[in-house]
Amino acid sequence: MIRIYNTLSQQKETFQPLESGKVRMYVCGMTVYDYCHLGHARVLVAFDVVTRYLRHRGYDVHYVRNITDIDDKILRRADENGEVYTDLTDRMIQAMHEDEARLGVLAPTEEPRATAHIDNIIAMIKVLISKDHAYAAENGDVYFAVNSFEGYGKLSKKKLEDLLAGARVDVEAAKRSPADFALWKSAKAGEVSWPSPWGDGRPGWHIECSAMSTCCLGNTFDIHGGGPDLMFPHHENEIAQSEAATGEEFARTWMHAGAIRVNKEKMSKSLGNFFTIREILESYPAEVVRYFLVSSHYRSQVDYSEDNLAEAGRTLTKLYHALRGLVPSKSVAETEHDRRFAEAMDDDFNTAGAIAVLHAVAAEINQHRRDGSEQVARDSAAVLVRLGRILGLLQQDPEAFFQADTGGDLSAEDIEALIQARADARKARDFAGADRIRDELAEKGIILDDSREGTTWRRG
RNA sequence: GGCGCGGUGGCAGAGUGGUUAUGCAGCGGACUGCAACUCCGUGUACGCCGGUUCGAUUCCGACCCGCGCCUCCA
Repeated sequence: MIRIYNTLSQQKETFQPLESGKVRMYVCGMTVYDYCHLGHARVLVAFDVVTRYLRHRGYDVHYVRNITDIDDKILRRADENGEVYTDLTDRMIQAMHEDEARLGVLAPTEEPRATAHIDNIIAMIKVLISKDHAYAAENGDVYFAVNSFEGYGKLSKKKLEDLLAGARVDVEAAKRSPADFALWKSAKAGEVSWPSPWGDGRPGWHIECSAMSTCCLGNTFDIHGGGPDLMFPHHENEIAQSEAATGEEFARTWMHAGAIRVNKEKMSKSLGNFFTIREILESYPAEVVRYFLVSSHYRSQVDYSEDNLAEAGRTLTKLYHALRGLVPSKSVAETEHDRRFAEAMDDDFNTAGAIAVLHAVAAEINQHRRDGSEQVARDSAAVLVRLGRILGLLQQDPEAFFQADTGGDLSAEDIEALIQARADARKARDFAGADRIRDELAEKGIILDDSREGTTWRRG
């Protein structure tokens, strides 16, 4: 029995998909005008883990994550760059796919693009107008009439009058109410546009998600996810549009990831303190970044700092050490560890609790190896790799993890040669000479591990 | 101002009405030529004040502090 925290009800609920054995999930993806940052990585990894676990539990997961490839920010950026906006979006989409792959994020089942769904968007707007939930204004824009939808605010727990009192909403003369939002934006001369019954223009931000999600998954689906700052207004507006248009319940469970902070300050575009994924991957192995993200609960706020990443690196290194030089058994029956792992994950995807199980398995492997029970250790190793896969961790060959080229000035061959020289010195009981070589390597970030079978090395 | 979330040992981070989270770091020991790795051992942790209870870090209430959203942002 899986329990998931639902933002709508503000509590954990037993997960019961609409159709037995199937899960339909939609997650708001990227607006592709810039490289993905750590906040995107968090959402990507969080829902990747959700997908992997649900599949592990036997569900057929239909995971849809959209790409917003038309929007004001995209047009502005393309204009600044002096390029056609599709060149910008093509480039950013490719970069996003590279970043995802490096972080071990599996591709979603479907990745619809807004520009490929203009017809659906227009159709939905037509329905909304016909049901008096939307109106075409004199300036050529079409707005959603917030007052026409009774449940407005049910996700973010906001009251319409409070929103209006806030008065930070754009005062746009053409709107009937300041809280109304654009479904269709009329194009200014020379802007990219699509023809519509209300004149040439482009879709508003929120409507594309309503159109794409219901198109790919049906009027009602199981899970809708996204970043923490999308809850309002984006998700609130999606609910209003979709339920007003279809007259049916939209997403049943709403999941929101926690925010990323940088040195105790919120990471955001406006503060300018954001790190792109590729920037971070210059300093840390991708799997370490993933481990860092997965080591705390997806809903909690995490603080990105050098100390925290370094600690994640040390911890992951320890897990890989347990696997080093060991060939996992082919197939191993379910163990108590699997049961405890599932127990943690069943409880709203408690990855921190699940990782504690990984450490227990690693300790068991090390104990068996010490006892010389190689076969039992191999069985445990199989369990560790099996559980790690559900979190998207520990799937590399340990040596590949330890020796990944991080741009140091020593090649693997150089290192092997020095290790041989040190072995010779040790054999001749020239320990001072041997230690000199080890120190020299240590200065370049190479750590040696001696064992009965010989010496292995890693980049530390 | 409105709405929401949170305060756990040196740090990171789960969880629970009464017996171990886990990891990193530290300390002691084993192993080692010495280290590293690993193993064994090691820490009167639950913001403050009341209440409920035989018993609360865990439930309830007040308070203090931090954070997020309310505007484009994952």
